[in-house]
Amino acid sequence: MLEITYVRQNPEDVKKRLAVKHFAELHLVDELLVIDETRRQTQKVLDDNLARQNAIAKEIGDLFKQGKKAEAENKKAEVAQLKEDSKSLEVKLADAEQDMRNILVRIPNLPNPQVPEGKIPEHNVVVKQVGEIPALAEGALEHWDLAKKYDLFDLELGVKITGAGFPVYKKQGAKLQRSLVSFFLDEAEKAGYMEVIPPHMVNEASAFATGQLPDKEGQMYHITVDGFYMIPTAEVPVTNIVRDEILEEKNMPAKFVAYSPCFRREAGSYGKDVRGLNRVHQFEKVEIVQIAHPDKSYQVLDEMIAHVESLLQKLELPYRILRLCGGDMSFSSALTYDFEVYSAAQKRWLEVSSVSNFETYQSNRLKTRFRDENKKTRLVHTLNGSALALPRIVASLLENHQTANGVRIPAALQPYTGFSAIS
RNA sequence: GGUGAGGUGGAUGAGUGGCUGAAAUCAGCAGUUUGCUAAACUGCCGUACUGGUAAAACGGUACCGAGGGUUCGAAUCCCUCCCUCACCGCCA
Repeated sequence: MLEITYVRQNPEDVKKRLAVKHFAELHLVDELLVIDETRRQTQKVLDDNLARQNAIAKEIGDLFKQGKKAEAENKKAEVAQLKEDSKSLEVKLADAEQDMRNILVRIPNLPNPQVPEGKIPEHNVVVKQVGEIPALAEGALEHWDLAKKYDLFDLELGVKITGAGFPVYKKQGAKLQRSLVSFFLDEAEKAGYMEVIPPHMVNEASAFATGQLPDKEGQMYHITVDGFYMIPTAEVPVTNIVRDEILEEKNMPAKFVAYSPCFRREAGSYGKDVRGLNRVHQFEKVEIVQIAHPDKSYQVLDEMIAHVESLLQKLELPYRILRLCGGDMSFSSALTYDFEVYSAAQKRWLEVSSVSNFETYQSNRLKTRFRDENKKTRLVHTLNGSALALPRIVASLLENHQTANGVRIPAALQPYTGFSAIS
């Protein structure tokens, strides 16, 4: 959520920046300000009213103690009307607060000034491209055919057990998953991240705090009997570690890394996008999260980008980094970089990571603050990124590194797999 | 699943109707003392909204798991819900 004080003080800036995101309901900003004004006025009147009531209650107490019963009884009548007024004021205030919240959750985060203009993925800016696009030999296979050839994963089997989009990894394919997870975790640990293994289901409060609810409700698997949600990313449980906390500045940035399976309903996807491992309902991901000082969060973002880059380089995959345009970035992000690897047999770029700075948009919901040098509480900045999501890495790894005799495993990964080639 | 206990500030933990936004202790912060460390002593030490201010100071309101109720007045009494812990059963 945006901070209401900022909106109140900078309404034109807010509108200007929301326009970059192609936010269609700019009128909400003005509505918000009107409601905020009502809210504050109502609160003032109500507070005064309650203050008066408190004062009278005190007087009555004193009068009773002095044995002045009749006077005390008189005062009681005076309170009755005040209480009556308070009731309606309380309703009015609660309504205003509810309305304000309802609007705030519909307004996306403000894009950082670096966010490029644009509406569609084609308008994203390629800031960097690294690595050679491999020229594959005649007869090179796409990863789903390689999987068949080497018996690495089985989608049909997953259909029997669960349904479409739940792969069963086998043999060297299974080992590869485990190796990648370990590799990513170890690299993150070297970069100073603290590993956590979070719950794979979260309660409603957690899902709300990171913004999955209400906007992405349909994308999560919902365990209705218990009111839990299967996590769509470790970002949700991990970021909630600091929910309702006030951090010490000396403990920042807090750096977390977590491996978890991710569960996504992916309603409405189809076609070549879902072929093979391109898009599945359950997948493995290592996620990095940082809780940073507002003045340093963009430095932190750069550091996270460098970390993700180093992973892709060690896996010897050609990649490019996109700075997402206003229209393509997520609701709650202020600045997002997507990482794509080239999948040489499919001849297309696949998104494998998304690294974002949310500034205070998440922390405002999370109520995660720190104490600044003046001992005042301020909202922290939250950032997260995949480092990395496995399926498309596997797809690209298989396709790019395939040879006539098998699939070469990059040197950095071999200590984990224990084999140098899939065959 | 059964039974019992309990949810109070960063922690422990007191508090059965007004003197309690909340004792005490510990931790933390500032200072005094001190060759250093330790110890001792003094003061400070919740959050949110809101008024006020250039910013502070300062003021108001709310919050003792959540929501309702009783009362002039609720952490304290009543109701509903949620959660946690312990023991038993079952399971890994």
